[in-house]
Amino acid sequence: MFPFQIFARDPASSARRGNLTTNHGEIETPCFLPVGTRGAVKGVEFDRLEEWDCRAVLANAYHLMVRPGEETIGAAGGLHAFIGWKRAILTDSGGFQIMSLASRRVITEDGVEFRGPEDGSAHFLTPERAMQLQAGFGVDIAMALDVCPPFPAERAEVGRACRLSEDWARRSLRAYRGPGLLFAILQGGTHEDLRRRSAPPLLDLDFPGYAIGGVAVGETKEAIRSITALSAGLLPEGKPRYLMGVGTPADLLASVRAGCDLFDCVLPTRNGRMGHVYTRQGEVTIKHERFKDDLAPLDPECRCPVCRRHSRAYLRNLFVLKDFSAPMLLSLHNVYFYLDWMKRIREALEAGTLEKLPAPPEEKV
RNA sequence: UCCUCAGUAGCUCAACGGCAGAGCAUCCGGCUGUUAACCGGAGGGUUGUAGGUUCAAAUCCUACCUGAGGAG
Repeated sequence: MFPFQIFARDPASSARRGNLTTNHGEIETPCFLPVGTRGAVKGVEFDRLEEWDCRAVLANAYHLMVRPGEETIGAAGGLHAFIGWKRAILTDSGGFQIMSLASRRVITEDGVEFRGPEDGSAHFLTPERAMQLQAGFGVDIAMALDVCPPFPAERAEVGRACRLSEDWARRSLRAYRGPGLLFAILQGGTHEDLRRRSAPPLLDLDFPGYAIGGVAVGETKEAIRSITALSAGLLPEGKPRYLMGVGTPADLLASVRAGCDLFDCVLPTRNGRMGHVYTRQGEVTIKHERFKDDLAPLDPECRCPVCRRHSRAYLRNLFVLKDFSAPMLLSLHNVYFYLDWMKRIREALEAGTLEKLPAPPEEKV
C-alpha cells in the first residue's frame, strides 16, 4: 500500500488532510517539522516534542557528515539512536548549503566540494554520497541532492540549477539503498516556465514524494505565495508535497491551501532565540521596552507551558539579562505555537472549516 | 593636616596640545530546506568645578570639589 493516504479535502482550496506512514510512525499531514539541523532542535528537548505530538523533525545530512560524522552515527546504531528521537526523521541532503555556504564551495557536474572552518577539512558531496549518508543514518525521509540557487540569481544560473537538480535526482534515486522514502526536489526560482519545464522529468522518475525547493530565499512574500501555488500544482496529486523551508504561520496556511503537506522552517527556533515570538494577535519582539511591565502571557489563548506560567514582563527581563532560559522558553513557545497551528489547520480540514480559519496577523503587536 | 593617584557617554575605559572615540548597556530594524542565543542601524558629552597659558586645552598651569591609597 502506498505510504501516503489522503482522507479529507478542503472544498474551497487544494488543501488535503493525509497520513504519511514511515518506519517511525505516522505523520499526520499537513505537518510542520521543527528544524534540528545538527540533530537537536535548538532550545527544545525531544521530550517536549513528543509530549506535543510532534511526529517528525528535520536534520541535515551535510552538517551531520561534517560533525560528528557517519562513523559515529553508524556506531550508535543510526541517527534515531544517536540523537534519542524515536519518531520520524527527515534529512535534507545539503543542497541548501550550496546556497548558504556559497563562499566556501565549488560546484561541478559531479557534485559539490565544501571547504571551511568547521573542522578545517574539505568535504565532497555527490548525489551518491548524499544517499549513502542518509541511508546509513536510517532516516525515514531522505532528500535527493539538489542545487538551491539564491534570489536574485541570473536566469541562466537558475536554469543550470534545474538541470543539475534533475540529473542529481536521477542519480540519487539510482543510488539510494536506505530504509526510508526518497523525495526529489523541484527548482526553478521565480521563473514559471522553468518550474513547469522541470517538473515532468522528475515526475517520470516516480519518486514516492516531491519537494518544492528554492522558495523563500530572498523573494517577496507575493512571489513566495505564487511560486508555491504554481509548484504544488505541478506535483502529483496523490503523493506528499513538501515545501522546503517555509515559513511564517500565515505562509503555512497559504501553502496548505496550495496543496502542500509537509513543512519545515527555522523561524520558530531561530526567532525564538532572537526574542521574536508568534502569537494569535501578531508578532511580538519581546525585548521592546513596552513589554517591561506587561504581565500578560505572550499569547493569552496559548496553552503552552511558557504562556501558562510566565508573563511578557518576566520573559523580557530574562531576555534582556541574557539568561540562558530566555531563548529556550521563547523557542519552546514558538515551536508549540507552530505545532498547535498545524493541528488547528488539520482539525479545520477534517471539519471542513478551513476556509474560515483566520491566519495569525504578521503585524507586530 | 600633608603626600600620591584618579575623575571623559548609563558602565568600563581610549584619545595625552590639533574634528571626543570604542566595547558593553539602552532603543530600533532584519531573520523563511540554520555558517545565526546572530547581524545591522540609531540615540547618548559644557571631558568633576572655576580660572589661566595657547592660534588651538580632555590633554599644560593654579585653586577648589569628589573618590581611592599612603603618611602623621
